[in-house]
Amino acid sequence: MRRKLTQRGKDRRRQLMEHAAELFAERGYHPTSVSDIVESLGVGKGVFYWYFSSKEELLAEILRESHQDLRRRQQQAIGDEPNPVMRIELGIRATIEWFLEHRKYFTLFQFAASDERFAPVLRRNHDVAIADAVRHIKEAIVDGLVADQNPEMLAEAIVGACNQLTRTYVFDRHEPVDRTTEAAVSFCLHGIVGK
Amino acid sequence: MRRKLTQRGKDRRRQLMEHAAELFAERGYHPTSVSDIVESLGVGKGVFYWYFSSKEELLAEILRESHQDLRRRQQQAIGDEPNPVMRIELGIRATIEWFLEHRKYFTLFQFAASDERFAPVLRRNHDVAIADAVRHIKEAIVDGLVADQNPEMLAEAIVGACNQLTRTYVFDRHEPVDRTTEAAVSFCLHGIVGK
DNA sequence: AACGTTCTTGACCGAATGGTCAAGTGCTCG
DNA sequence: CGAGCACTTGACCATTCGGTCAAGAACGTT
Repeated sequence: MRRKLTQRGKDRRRQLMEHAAELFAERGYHPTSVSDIVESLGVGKGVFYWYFSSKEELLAEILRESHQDLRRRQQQAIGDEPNPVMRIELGIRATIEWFLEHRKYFTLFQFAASDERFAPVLRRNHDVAIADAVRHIKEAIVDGLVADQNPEMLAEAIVGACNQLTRTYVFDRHEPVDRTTEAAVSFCLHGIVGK
Repeated sequence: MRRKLTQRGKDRRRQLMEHAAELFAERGYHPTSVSDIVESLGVGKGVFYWYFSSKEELLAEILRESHQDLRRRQQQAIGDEPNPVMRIELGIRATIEWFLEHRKYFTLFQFAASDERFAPVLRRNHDVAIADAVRHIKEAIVDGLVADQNPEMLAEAIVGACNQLTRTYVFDRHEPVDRTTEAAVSFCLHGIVGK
């Protein structure tokens, strides 16, 4: 990898990342070789090692950038909504929608979570996501909208429930996203509000 | 792999599976070679291929058998409890406890979910688990204990929330399991009951 | 003790794989 | 035009991997 990238270089980099992400998601990280990536793109192997110092670094980079993108989407969806519970709902909806449009990253996050080498990156992403949710939950507790429980645990539970519903209905069974989203929102809001 | 196994053979087979599961969980499936497995056990490579026809078959077998074990534990914990909501709670508690005692399988399930080759086995395991939970949820709905929503979706949400809480607090942060379990139970029961 | 079966050995194989590099191409700007 | 940097090529390399197999050890049965 070199420092100075022209526009052409930046485009190639993006192209490599997007394409690699698709292959990784389809066949898995380890079974997808660097040769697979460059060959299906019709370029030489040297191109890969011009932009990335290793296959490992490539995936780490993909994980970082895609999570940034998801977060941007969440913040955009939340806007300046004043009600913290509503902000959580909007966040949930935005997340499910984003994964629907970027299916490949779902599998990727999942694989990375099972590999020690990517744990640091993934953990950082996860911490950021939880911290975001915790901020809203704390505010909701202060406002008396949500049961006074450990906000971090509530945040983790929300993330877990949404991910599972998304995986099963949106990816495995290809059912319409609407009902899944409604179920996720309903379950999570009742779960945090606590009768 | 051959058919007739003596007691000695069965023991070897178990030993291989347990040991491989540990290595897979520690270093990952692909980075752990068949040579790694047999060498750290002090046996020749032929031993492995006497009991398993391939590395892939080994992991599939591990996934199947460990899930059976988890299920046995759940059923044992539930016993003949008459209240369906209570059965769900007991199931949640048993699951978290089981994963605490069998940490290695948590990572393994996660990896397998990201690899197409193991999708069939994992999907089957998952379907069984959801069907189990759905039975209790349906009964709870009939009894008027739980909101009349899609029982499968509620089951998925429960599984997701529990897995996430278990992963974060029990595995990543090594916090005491009690508070995590209580949070999971509370969140899930409120989530399904629906205010 | 002898015989068939179960189990074990470890050298060996072909087929990748991640990564390197000397050589060359094409773009940009003075 | 030509110098210099950004980019590309693809043969090559050391290594490792999953899997085979002929040979033999250990066991159980009679």
